[in-house]
Amino acid sequence: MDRASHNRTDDSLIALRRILRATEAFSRELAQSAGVTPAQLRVLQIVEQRDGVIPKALAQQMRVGQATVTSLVDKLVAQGLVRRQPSEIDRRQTHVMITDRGRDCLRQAPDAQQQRYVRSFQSLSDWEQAQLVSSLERVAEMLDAGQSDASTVLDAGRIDSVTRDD
Amino acid sequence: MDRASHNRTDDSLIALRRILRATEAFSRELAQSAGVTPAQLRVLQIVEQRDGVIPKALAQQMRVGQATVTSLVDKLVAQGLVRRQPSEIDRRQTHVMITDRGRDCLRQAPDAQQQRYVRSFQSLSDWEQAQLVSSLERVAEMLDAGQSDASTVLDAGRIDSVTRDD
DNA sequence: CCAAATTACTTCGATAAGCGAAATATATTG
DNA sequence: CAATATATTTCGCTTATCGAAGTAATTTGG
Repeated sequence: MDRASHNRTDDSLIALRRILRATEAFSRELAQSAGVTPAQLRVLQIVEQRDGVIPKALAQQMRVGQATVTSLVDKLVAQGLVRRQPSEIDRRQTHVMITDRGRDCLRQAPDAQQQRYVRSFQSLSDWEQAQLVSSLERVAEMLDAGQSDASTVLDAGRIDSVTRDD
Repeated sequence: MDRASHNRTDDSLIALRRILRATEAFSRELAQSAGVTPAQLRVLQIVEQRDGVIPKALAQQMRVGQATVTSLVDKLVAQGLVRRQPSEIDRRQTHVMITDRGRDCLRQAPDAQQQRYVRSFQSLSDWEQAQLVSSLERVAEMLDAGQSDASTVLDAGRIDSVTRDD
């Protein structure tokens, strides 16, 4: 009866796990090649898109505590990739701004595996790509339905700059 | 020209990130509800399937160093979820065996989000499921092609016990 | 306009995962 | 048997993350 659906559920979970593992590994490589750790890179990416973002927003978007953000930003500051600037309007707030070095760091980072993946992906036919994207989005929805809290604010944050070449 | 493929690549990466985040979150919930951390849970799952597995194999399968495995196993032992048994044949080796408590722990764990996902998945039509699985597998392949080292040995390790009910 | 409550952030102290190098014990080989 | 190789653990260190307490600034109620 649902023999088929049964196995397929497992199959999908297994594929998901493979994706997970690969992505984790990639995340590390990526970060390492950029001289920052994965978590730091995430911060850097967000800061690039939303320059001047405040720690609270970072924490919500990343779904971690503010204490965590503080320590991540500390490290990026130490490397000169971002800087803190106290807000003029509300001085409890701090804006985190990306520096030129930070931008450089991002521009050179997204290679390694991501490139490999991007190449594979782009070698697919048009309809295959469309198919894949729609499947992935579907799965993403199924997975994160029901934990729509902070993520609604911002969602996945661009990962471009990999495919930007024009 | 590749305007379309361009955006779709980004889209696929974004979806991937969503999947990642959701899975991480799920992993935590799951683990928490089981009283173990995600990494510990992974060990426990592997040990259940390959009872008596040796640390080296665990390390390869999980793609972490043996030192890491040692510390994870230490914690599981401390909670009485697995035990170590020195090998009779090669006394350099240690077999890690799951205990009854360990099994209980696993049996009660896989709920939370996974169930939510499973439900969604199973509510899809047959061809949709097939489509999804094939897409996921494709992406997984694209991602982990080129890092075929340890993973070949074992691949994703069953995640059943969620869908097993017959 | 001040005291109290709220808010934003940082500091502090913990825990967990992870690594690499050194240490230990046991095989295996020549 | 000595030398080498292997399996695991121990040790010291880094990062990520948390929660609680602390600090500074804003908002609110009187």
